[in-house]
Amino acid sequence: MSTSDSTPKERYNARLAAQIEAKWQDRWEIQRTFEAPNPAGPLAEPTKIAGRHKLFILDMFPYPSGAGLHVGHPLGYIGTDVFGRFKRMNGFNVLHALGYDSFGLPAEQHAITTGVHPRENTESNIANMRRQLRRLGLAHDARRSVSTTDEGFYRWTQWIFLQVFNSWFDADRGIARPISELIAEFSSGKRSTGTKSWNEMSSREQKQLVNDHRLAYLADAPVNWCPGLGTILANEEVTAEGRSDIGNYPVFKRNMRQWTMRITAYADRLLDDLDRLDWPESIKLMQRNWIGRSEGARVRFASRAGDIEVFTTRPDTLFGATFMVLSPEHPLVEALTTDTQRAAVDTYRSTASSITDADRQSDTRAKTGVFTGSMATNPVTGKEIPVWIADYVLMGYGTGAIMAVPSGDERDFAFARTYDLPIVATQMPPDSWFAGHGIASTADCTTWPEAFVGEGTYINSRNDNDASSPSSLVLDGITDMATAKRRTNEWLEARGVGQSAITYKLRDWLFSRQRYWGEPFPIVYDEDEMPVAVPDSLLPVTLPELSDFKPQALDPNDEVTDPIPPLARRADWVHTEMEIDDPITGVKRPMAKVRREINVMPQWAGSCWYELRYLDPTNAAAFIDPEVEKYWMGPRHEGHTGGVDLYVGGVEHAVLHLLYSRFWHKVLYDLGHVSSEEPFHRLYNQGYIQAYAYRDERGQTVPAAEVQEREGKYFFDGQQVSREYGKMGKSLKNIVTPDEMYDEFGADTFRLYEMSMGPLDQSRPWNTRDVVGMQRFLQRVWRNLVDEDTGQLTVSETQCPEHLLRALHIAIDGVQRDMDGMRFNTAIAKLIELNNALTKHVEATGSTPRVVAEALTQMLSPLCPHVASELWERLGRTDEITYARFPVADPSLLVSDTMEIPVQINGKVRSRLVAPTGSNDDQLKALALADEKVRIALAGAEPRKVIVVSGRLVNIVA
RNA sequence: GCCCGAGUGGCGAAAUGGCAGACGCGACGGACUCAAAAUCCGUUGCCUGAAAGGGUGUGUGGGUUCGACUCCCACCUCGGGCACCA
Repeated sequence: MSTSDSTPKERYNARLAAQIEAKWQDRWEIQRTFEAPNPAGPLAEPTKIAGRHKLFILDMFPYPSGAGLHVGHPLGYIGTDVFGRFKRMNGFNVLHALGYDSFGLPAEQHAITTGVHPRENTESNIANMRRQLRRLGLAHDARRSVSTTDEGFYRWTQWIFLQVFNSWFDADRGIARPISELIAEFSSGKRSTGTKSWNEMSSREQKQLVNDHRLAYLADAPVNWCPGLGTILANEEVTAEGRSDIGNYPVFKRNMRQWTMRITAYADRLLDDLDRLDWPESIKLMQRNWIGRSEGARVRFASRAGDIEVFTTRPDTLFGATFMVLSPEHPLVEALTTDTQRAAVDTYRSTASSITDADRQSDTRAKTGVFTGSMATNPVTGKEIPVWIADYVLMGYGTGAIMAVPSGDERDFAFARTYDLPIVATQMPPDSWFAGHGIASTADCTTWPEAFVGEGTYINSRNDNDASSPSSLVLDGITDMATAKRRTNEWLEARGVGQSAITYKLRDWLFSRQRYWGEPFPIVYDEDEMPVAVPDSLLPVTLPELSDFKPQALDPNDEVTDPIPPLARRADWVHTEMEIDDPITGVKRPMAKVRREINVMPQWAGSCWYELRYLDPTNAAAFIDPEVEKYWMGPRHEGHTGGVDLYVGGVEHAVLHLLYSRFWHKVLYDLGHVSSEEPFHRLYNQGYIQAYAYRDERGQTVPAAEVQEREGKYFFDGQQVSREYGKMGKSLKNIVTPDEMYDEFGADTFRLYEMSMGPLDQSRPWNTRDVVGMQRFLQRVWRNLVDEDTGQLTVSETQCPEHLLRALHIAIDGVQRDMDGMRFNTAIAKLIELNNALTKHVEATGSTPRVVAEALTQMLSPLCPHVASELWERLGRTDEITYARFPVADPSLLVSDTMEIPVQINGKVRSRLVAPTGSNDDQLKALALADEKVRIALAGAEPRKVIVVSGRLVNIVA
C-alpha cells in the first residue's frame, strides 16, 4: 500500500498499524501483561487468584519448522488468543502459552545434509517462529514457553519414562501400580510366579519375570523397519500404502528387540473415557476404530497338532463353521501339514511372505489358499472339518486363525466358493433378503449369491435331540443374536472348549527410534544384560556430542541390514560406570560397569505431557507441583475427567498424539502424580486454510501471486494456466506468509480477516484480495473516533441517542454470545453493523458518543488488541483494556416499543406489519387480517385457519 | 467396500422449524482527483418488466408440517477416516 502526501497523517493504514502494534507489543512485554499467576510453586501469586475462575487454553504443540510460517499456521493460535482475551475480560485467570516440540527428524535430516548441529538449527528455527508470532500480538505467558529439547524439560520426560518403566498393570484393579508392589507380591508368594517359585529363581530370572510385567518393556516383536530413515516406526506412523508417514520410504516387517509401551492394557479405559470427553464425535470415532474393540469368544478346535484356538465375534454361528483357515505364518502350520500337501503349503507360504503389505491389502485380489491336509474337530458338531491356510487371515490379529463360517461371512463365503467348500446356513435370512437378490427363499445355500450377515431365526444349530440335556446346545428357533451368543459362550465355557473374550486392533506402542535427535533413554544394562533405571540423581541423561549425524548409509530397499543407531558411535559414552539401584531390592549398588541404551525416544514423547509443564515450567523439584496441577487441570465436579479446558488443533493428530498422551496421563493419574484422568477435556478441531495453485500447460506450478484472472480464466505471463486447490505449500508455489500481511495491512487486520473468513472449524481458501475489507472496517472505526488529519479525538461526552444506544446493546448481546461460542465470524459481522450505524450518526453529528466509543473499543479488543489498546488509551483510559470488564447488555434496551411482524399467506410472506411490542395473538391476528395487502391477496376469501407465532409471525391459511 | 462430514449468489459466508442470502470480497454506477491509487456514497440471487410489481430460488426426487436451508426417506456429487480386524 503506497502512502502519498495526500494521505491523512492519522489514517489507519499499514504504516500506522505497524507503529501501534510495535508500541503495544513492547508494552505488554515490559508490563508482563499476560503472565498468569499460579496457586503454588515458583510462579505462585495466590492473592491474584482469589475470586477468579481459571481457564487453561492450549494450542497443539508446534514443531519449529525451518520453512517458517505461512498464513495457515496461526489460524488456531489467533482463535485461542481471541477466546482467551475475551475470557480475561470476563474475569478469568487465563493460562495461554506456546512451546516447541523441537526434537524430531527434520532437524536431524538437515544436520545430515549441512553438518549443522540439530540444536543450532532447532534454536534458530524457534527464534524465527517466536519473532513471527510475537508480531501477531498473541497474549501468551512467555515464561511458560518450554521446548522439548531443553535439558530442564527432557529431564522430566525421562522421569516420566521411568515412572512407566517402574510400574505394572494390575488387571484386577484396572490400574497401574508401582513395580515394587509387584515384586513384594511375587516374593511373598501372594502372586504366582509360574512353575518356579520366586526364591528358586536366579537373579536374572527374577528380573526377566518383573520386566515382562512392566508398562515399558523390551520385546522381540514384528516391527516396521524403514531403512530409508534408518529407524523403525510405530504402526501409526506407517501409511496404508505401507510407506513411512515421513519421507514416504518403503517399510518392511521384521522382528527386532525394541522398547514397547503396554498401551493395550489401557484399551478399555481409553475407549470408555471417550464418552466423558467434550470432543468432536468424528475424532472419538476415529479413536474407537483405532482401538478396535471386538467382543466375542475364543474357541478351541482339536487337531492332530494340538488345539487350534480361534477368535470369533460370532460364536453363535459355530454350527456353520465348515472349515478353518490359519494365517500362513501360524506356528501350528508346520505340524498340521501332511506329506502330500507339504510342497503346496511351502510354496504358498514363501509366496505369501514375499508379497508386500500393500499388495496383500489390494481389495481386488481374489482369495487364495492351500489345504494343509489335516482336519480339526468342530466342538459343537463334533464333525471333522478341513484346515486351510490363506493370506486373508492375518497373524497380527486375534489368534492368527479363524473358524470359517461361509454362510455368515463375506470373506469366508468367497473362499468357500473358490475352493468348493461346504456352506451351511445357521440363520434363515428374512424374505426381503431373498427378494432383494431375486431368488426363492431357501435354507440351501447353493443358490445364495452372498453370505447373510444380520439377525435371523437360527436353523441347523443343535447338537442333541434332547434340548433339556445339560450337554446339549440348541439355538434353533432363537431370533436374536445376543441370546444365541450368550448360550453358545455358556456352553463353551461349561465344556472347557472356549470362553467369551475381547480383542483389540490396538497394538502395544513401539517406543524406540534408531536416531540421534531425541530424548536418550534413562536406561543402562547391567551384568545380566537386563535394563535398569538410571538413578534420578543422574538425570537428565544428556545427548552426547557427535561429529557426524548420518545414520549408517542404507538403501531404502535394504530390508536385511540391522540398524545401528548414531549413539553407538560414542563407545566412551555407551560404556560407562554407574552406581545403580538394584532393580529387585532397590538397594544402591557399588560403582560398576554398565552399558547405556543407544536408542532414543520417538518425537511423541515430549508432546505426551508438555501441557503439564506449561503449568509449572520452572519447577526443578518436580515435573509439576500437585497443587498447581489440581488448580489448572483438576476435575471440576464429581465424575468430571479434568484436563485442559480447551485444546485447539488440527484433525491430523486424531489418533497418534491424542491417544499416546491420554495413555501417559492415565498412568500418571494411576500413580497419583496428577488429579485429572484425561489431559484434554475439550477438543476443538480448527479447519485449514487452503489456497489455489496454478499450473501451465507443461504441468509446472507457477507463482500463484502473479496469476491474473480475466473472465473466469487464469493467466500467467500471458499464457493461460489451470487452477487447482490444495494445501498451502512450497511445491505448489502458493505460500502467503504472515510477514507479507504485516507489511501490507498490519497484524490486527490479518487477525480480523482470519477470524472473519468463516467458522473456525471449517477449511477455507485464502484470498489475499479479500483482506482489504477488514482493513477498511478498522479504518472506519478509527475515523469514527479519531480525526484523520489532526489525530484529535472526535468523541463527545453528550448523551447518546436512543436508537444508537439500542444498536449498541443489541451488538453487545450478540457479540458476547458469539464469542462465548467461538463464532468469531458472526461476532465480527455484528461489530461491523454497529460501526455502520455509528458512521451514520457521526456523519450527521460529527462525533461519537463516549459510551459507544468505549464499548466498541472493548468489544474489538479480543480480535484486534493493538488498535483497541491504542484507542482505549486515546480515550483517556489509564487502566489496561486487557482486564477491563467486557460490556454487559442492558436487557431493557434489547426490546423496542414496536416490532415488525411478517404476515404469510400459505407460508409465503405477503406483507409486514408494525405492532406494539407485547401485542397478544388476537391483536396480531386482527392487525394481519385488516392489512391492506393481505386483503388484496385474499380477495375476499375467508381464511381457513390463522396461525400466530407469538411476537414473531402470522401465517394465514387460505 | 464400510463409517463419518458437507453441498446456499460470481466468491468467502449468515440464518438450525417462522422475513433465505446478515457481514465481507468482487462487479456495476457515482463523488473526490488534471489523472490514477487510496477513500467515501449507492446498486447488486436469478428470470421478467420502463417502472410499480410479478415469478422463481438453499445438490436431485419424495415425505412430515399451517410453514422446511433446517426434520425424515431415497439418490447424486465432493471431502475425510478405515480398509481381508475374523
